[in-house]
Amino acid sequence: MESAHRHLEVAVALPVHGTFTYRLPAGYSPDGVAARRVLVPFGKRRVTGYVLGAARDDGALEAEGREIKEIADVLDDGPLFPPSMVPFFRWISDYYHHPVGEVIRTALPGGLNCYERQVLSIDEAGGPEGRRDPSGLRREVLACLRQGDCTAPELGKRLGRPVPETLIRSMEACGWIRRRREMRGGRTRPKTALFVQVLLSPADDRRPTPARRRLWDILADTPEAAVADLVRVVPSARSVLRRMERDGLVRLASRAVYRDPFGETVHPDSPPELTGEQAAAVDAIRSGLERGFTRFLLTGVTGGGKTEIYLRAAAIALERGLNALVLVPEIALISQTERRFRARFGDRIALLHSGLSAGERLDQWRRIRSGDARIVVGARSAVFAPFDRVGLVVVDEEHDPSYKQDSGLRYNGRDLAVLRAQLSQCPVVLGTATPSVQSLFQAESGRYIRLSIRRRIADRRLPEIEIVDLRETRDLRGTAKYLTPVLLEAVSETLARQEQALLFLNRRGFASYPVCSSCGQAMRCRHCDITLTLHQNANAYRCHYCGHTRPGSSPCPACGSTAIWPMGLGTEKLEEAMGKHFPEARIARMDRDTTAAKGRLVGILKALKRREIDILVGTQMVAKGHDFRHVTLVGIVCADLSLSFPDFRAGERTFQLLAQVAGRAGRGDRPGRVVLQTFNPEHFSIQAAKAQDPDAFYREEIRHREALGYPPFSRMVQFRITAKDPRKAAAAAEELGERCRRLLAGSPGSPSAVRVLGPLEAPLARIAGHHRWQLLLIGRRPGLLHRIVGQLAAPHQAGSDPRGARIAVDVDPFFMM
DNA sequence: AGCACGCCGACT
DNA sequence: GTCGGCGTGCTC
Repeated sequence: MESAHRHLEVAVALPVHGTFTYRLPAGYSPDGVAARRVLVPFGKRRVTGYVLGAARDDGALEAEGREIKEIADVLDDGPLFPPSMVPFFRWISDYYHHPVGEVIRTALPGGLNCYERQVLSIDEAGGPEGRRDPSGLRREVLACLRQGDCTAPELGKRLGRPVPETLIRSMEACGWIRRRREMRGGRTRPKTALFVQVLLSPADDRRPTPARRRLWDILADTPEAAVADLVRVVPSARSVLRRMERDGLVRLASRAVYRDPFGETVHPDSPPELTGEQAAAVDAIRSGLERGFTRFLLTGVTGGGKTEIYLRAAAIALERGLNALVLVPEIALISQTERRFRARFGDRIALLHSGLSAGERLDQWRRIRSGDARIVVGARSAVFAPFDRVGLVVVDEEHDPSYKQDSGLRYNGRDLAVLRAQLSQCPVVLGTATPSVQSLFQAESGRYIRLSIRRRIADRRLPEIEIVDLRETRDLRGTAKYLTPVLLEAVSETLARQEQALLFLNRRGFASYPVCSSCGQAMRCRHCDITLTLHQNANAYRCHYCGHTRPGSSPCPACGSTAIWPMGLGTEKLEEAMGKHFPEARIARMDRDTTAAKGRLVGILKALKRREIDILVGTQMVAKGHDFRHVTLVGIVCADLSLSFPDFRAGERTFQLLAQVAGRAGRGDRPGRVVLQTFNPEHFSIQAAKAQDPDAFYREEIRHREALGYPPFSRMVQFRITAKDPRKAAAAAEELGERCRRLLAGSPGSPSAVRVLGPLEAPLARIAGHHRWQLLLIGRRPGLLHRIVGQLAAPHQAGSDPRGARIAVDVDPFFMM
């Protein structure tokens, strides 16, 4: 029985379902290796694995007569995450039908994974290169290897065609080439810096040169300093200090330091007095902290002071010796929330988001792991922060679609945040001005406690929203369709008052629908089923899905004419048109094109704050959380763009986007005005946005959802089938659909409980040369739905055949296109 | 993911 | 007849 304790459950970092049992080598204690990476023999090679804990099926494998292999190496000195997170990872793996090793790999900071690769080289001992002259491909392989060792795939790339494994093996057998295994990766290391430690005093210095004197001055009040900092004052510090070390005056030592992801410093703030509503919300969360797992939906008008509530709640959790997890949408990080938390909590904050380099990310991870950081502020992946004792989870802007990851492990950060709170038995606060239908439904049914903020700070009034019916100008030509008299008048009044205007248009580029003037064909992407967008600044047509680019001077592919009409309005054209109407105004644009370079987004926001911009034109980027004090006019140029999406959440997303954009107006002490232009003035999403009333939107929307059996009255799972060959995609989709229907027919009770839609060609039938099909499963009982999905997905988990079709599972899908 | 095994067409 | 292509299945 003694050996059974030394059997460990290991998840390998490969797309393989299930976990494996390995034996711990002598010299390690089973408890000591939990949550560390190990190198394990797996099939013919060795791979990275994660130790989940003691093996659960003790003895069963041996009873089967299976060999249990020994762990080859333990790769970490300490745990990468608290072992208490293992159930969290397992749950995610089950729910999203994703291998647990891949789940952990997704959770960990990148750059930690090792893998083994096989390097080929010429076998020098193999004698003369064949009595029979090597022919064809063999000769090419030898010539290539003579230039340097490489792996088989690299060899194929260099020769322009794949080199078959069998050929390599036969050449190996002939003694021409040799194969060796090499470990690669896992190279992101903690950063170290040189520190100087004062041992003696200036009086002991026998050679007080000028440089030394200055160093002594600096070191007078710090017993220890970073050499890099000293070099900035005394350029020769490095060599001078070395000599001082030889004289026994100081000691130089290398120490681990953290790379600093915080751009500028933030000055500490002091907590403001809470309004009555804020205090009530904080009290409710405090009592939640005593009760354990409690879910709060904090809804409140923009400018109502939700962030202050998060700050107070986090402070309470910290006082109790617990940690806090704060999730924010990706874009908001560079703005309010992160700065506010840093101002209040200083270096007890760690930051996790996509803007960090691999090294910075690893350092933040280590700070969380070590307990240096007690609060994590970050985007969706921060839900995996390696905290042991989570006392509070916050999801700001919980409705934001960026919480859903749409590749690899397709998880929803908001949902996992709630799960993490449940597993940690702590409160979770979902905050937003425009709650998701799902969260309001949970609040209605009593699972979430609703906390409402109805009044803005200092009783600032909500902006007035005026609807402009675009049908009245639809027959006008060009931009006149959208630059209505009401909008232009409003902008001109705003400029006259020296205030700022924000124009929102959810489409970037110059012309989104370039049409040939002689044959009437639209310019389409060669690889996708959508029209190209003309980007005038870049003088190029671009595909917004695959990135394909054509010169702006390209002729019509159908008839060769060079006269292309730039139809369709994008932010670039809007910016230009506004420039013509208001030649004196300073106009800027904020979209993915103008903010691609690092720092540009912050630059635009700062310019706006300093009032160096009069009119800002932008996409939904402008909707998110920024506080523009002098913006008193928001123009929503065309509210309908997101309404026509083939997605049951189109209405919800439209309402949220419009209400969020509208909330940008009048955040200072002047009242705001919003001009909302639409072709569907009567639509309830538009009407609810005008009224700034999420509950009114909800009441209408929930009726539709119930009638159609859509979430939250059911759960959805989408299978996405893609292949380069359109027939393969179709065939794989049909086959999957068949299997699905057979499975349902064969399991009692399920045919009626699970609806199958499709397989159908996706609304975007082709992206980047891949043909796309989808199969949608809708079930009222999550358990049953997931059992079916599990059976359906299992054979496809190990698989992306580049020639065949690929099947991806998306649980609770967000993007239905 | 890789690497084995196993089954069908074009060559020494 | 074998060499060499790629579909299926397994890895403690």
